[in-house]
Amino acid sequence: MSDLLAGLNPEQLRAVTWPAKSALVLAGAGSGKTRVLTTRIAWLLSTGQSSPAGVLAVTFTNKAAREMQTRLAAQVPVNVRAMWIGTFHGLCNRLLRIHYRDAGLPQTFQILDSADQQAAIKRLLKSLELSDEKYPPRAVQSFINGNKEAGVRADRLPPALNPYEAKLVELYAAYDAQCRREGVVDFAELLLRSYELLSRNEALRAHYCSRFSHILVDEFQDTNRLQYAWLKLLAGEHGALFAVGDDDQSIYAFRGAEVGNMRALLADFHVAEPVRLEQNYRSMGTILNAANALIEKNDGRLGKNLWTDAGEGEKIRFFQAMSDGEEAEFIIDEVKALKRDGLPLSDIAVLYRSNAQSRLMEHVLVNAQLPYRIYGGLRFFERQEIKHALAYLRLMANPDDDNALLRVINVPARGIGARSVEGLQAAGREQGISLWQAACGAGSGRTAAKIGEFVLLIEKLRERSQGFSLAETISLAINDSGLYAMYEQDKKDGEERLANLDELVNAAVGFLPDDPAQALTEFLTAASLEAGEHQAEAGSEALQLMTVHAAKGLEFDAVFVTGLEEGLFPHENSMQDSKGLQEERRLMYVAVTRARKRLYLSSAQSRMLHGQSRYPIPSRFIDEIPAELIHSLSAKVKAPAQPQLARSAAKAPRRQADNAYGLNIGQSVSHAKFGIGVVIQAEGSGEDVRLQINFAEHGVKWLDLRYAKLTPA
DNA sequence: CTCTAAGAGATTTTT
DNA sequence: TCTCTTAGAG
Repeated sequence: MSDLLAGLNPEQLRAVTWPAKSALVLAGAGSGKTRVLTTRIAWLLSTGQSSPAGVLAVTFTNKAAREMQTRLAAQVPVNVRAMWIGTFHGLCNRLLRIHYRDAGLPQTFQILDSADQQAAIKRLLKSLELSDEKYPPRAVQSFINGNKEAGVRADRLPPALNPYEAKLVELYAAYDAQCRREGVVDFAELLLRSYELLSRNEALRAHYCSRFSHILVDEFQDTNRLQYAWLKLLAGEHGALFAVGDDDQSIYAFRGAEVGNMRALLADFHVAEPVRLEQNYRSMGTILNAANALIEKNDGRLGKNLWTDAGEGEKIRFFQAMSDGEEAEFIIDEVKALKRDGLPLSDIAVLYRSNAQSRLMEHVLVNAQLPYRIYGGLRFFERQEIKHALAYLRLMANPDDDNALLRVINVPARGIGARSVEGLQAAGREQGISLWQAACGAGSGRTAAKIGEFVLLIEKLRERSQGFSLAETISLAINDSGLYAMYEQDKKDGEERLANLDELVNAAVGFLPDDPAQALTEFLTAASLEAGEHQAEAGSEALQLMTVHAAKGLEFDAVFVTGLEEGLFPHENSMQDSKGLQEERRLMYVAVTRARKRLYLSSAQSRMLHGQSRYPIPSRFIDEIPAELIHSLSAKVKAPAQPQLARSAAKAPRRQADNAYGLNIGQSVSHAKFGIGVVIQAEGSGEDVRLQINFAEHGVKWLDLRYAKLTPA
C-alpha cells in the first residue's frame, strides 16, 4: 500500500486518494495522468473500497486501455480481466453482447467500420434512386453520426426546415432500417443502442449502477454528448465519476468532442474544484514556459500552469525557410546532426498540421537515405485483402450481411457482374429479403447457376469449418474462396497481400476468445473495433513523422513543428472564428508539449499547395511565444515582406504588382467597411486576384479584388 | 471485366 | 499538384 503511493507528488496523491465521490482531475501534459488513473484503481482495490467487479474504466483508444491494464496488473495482484476496462465502444459492445435480446440485436451482430458504413449508405442511396451528387454519402454519413452522437433518432428529430433536410431525415430512418435488417451496427450505434438499453430497462440500469461503484474516465475532454450521457446514466443518482482530462488538449471538436462536458461535470456532479496536476515530468522549463504563454491566449479555460524542477534547458529554435523545400532540407540537416550527437532517430519527431505535408519530407528523406516511419495511413484490418477475407467470414457467421456479400460475390471474379447483382438487389427489395436469401432463391439460367455456385461455396465453407479452430476456419475461407489463388496471380502487390493474409491467420492463432463457441464473432468484432496497429515497423530505428493530432500522448527528445504559417497552422478552414482558432492554438500547445529537450519551430515563405504557390506569413503562434525563449536560426527572421517578394520574383512569374491592383503581400491596405489590414496571401493574377487580408478589427478575410475596393494605407 | 481517362477534391481521426 | 474515384471504351 505504502509502496503504491510512494513517489507521488502531493497533487497526484490527492487525486489518487480522493474519497468515493466525483472528481475532475485537470491533468496537464506529461503530469503523470495514466499513473494517477491506474494507481487510483489499485488503491481502491487494495484498501478494499472496491472489488474488481466494481470498477469501470473507460478510455478512447484500445492502446490506452491496454496500457492501463498492463500497468495495473503490475501494481496489484488482481485479475485484470474481471474489471471492465476498455474503450467506450468496446464496453458498449460487451454490454450489447450480453444483453443482445433486450437490445433487439441478433447474437452475432456485426460491426460496421466507417468505410463499411459509407458503403452501406451508397447502397441505400442507389436503392432509393437518389443521386450521390445531390446527397454526398459523406454528408449523409456525418448527418447520421452527428445525430446519433447527440442521442437523437430519426423519429425524434425536429421538423425539417426544408425538403433537403427532410430527405436526410428519411435517409437516416431508412439507413437504420437497413442495418436492422442486416444485423449490423455502426460505431455510433454501439453507443446509442447501449445508452437506450440502459435508459429504457430500469432493472438493468439499477443492476449496473450498483455494480459499478467506481467509474473512471480517461481523456474526458474528448467525450461527446452521448458518451457523457452514457456515463451519467451509469453513475446513477449517487455514483462517483472520476474523470481525468485536460481542456487545453481538446483537439477533437470536429468529431463531436465537447470540452464543455468538463464544466458540465463540475455542476452535474457537484464538484467544487478540479484537482490540478501541474508538475510536468517531461519537458524542460523553456518549453513549458512557451506552452503556458501560448495557451494563455485562449479564454474560457479551467486554468493551469505547467512547471518543472528540471531546469530551463535550451532555447527553442526557430527557422524561417525561403521555401517548403528549404524547410525540409533544414530539418534533415538538423536530424543528421542530432543523430551524429548520439540521439536515436526514434527519439526525434517531425510534426505537421496536415498529412499532405509529409510528401515533401518523405521525398527529401529518401534522397538523404534516412530511415523514417510515417504514422497514419492504411491499417491492417482496413486493407483490401483483409476486408475481402473478413467478408467471407462474415457471410459464414451471418449470411444476411449484404455489405459482406456485395464485397465478395464476385471477388475473385466468378462471372457475377453488375447486372446480375442488380437483379439480386431488385429481388431482395421486392420481397423484402436479404441478398443472400435472394441468391438462394435464384431461378435457372446462366447467371442463376453462377449465383448458385457462390451460395454453395459459402454453405460448404460453413459445413467444412465445423469443429475447426479459428485459424483453420480463416485459412479455409481464404483458400477455398479462391482469394489466395487470386493474389498469387497478382504480380503487382500480390506478394504483400499474401503476406498479409498469412498474418491474418497468425493473428487468429493467438486470439483468445472469451467464449469459444463465439470465437468467430468475437474475432470479427475485434477486427472492427481495433483496426490494428498503424502499419510500418513500430519501434524501428527511424525518424518519426506524424500529424500533430497523431502525436497527442506521445513524447520525443527532439521535436520539429513544421509549416508554421498562417493558413496552414492555424489552418485556413479553422481560423475564421475564435472557436476554431482556439482549437488550433490547443493543437499548437499539444505540439509544443511533445518535446522533452529540444524544440524546433519552422515556417516557409513559399509553399506549394494544391498545385499553386502560396506566399504565407509566419504563424501567429510563433509571435505568441515570448521572444526571449526563442533563438532564431535564420538570418531573415523578422524580415518584412519586401525581400520575400523579391526572392519569389526570381523564381516565379508572380512578383510585385503582378496583379492589376499593385497590392502585395505584407502591404497595409484600407477597406471602406473593414478598415485597416495587412495582405497576408494572394491567389491568381492580373485582374482575377483574391487577397487574404488580416484586418485589425474584423479578422482574416478573403477578398476578390474585382469587387472589393482596397486602397494602400 | 480490365484498362485508361477524366474529374473532383485536398484538415485533423478513433472506434 | 497529386491522388483517389468513377465512367466509358475495348
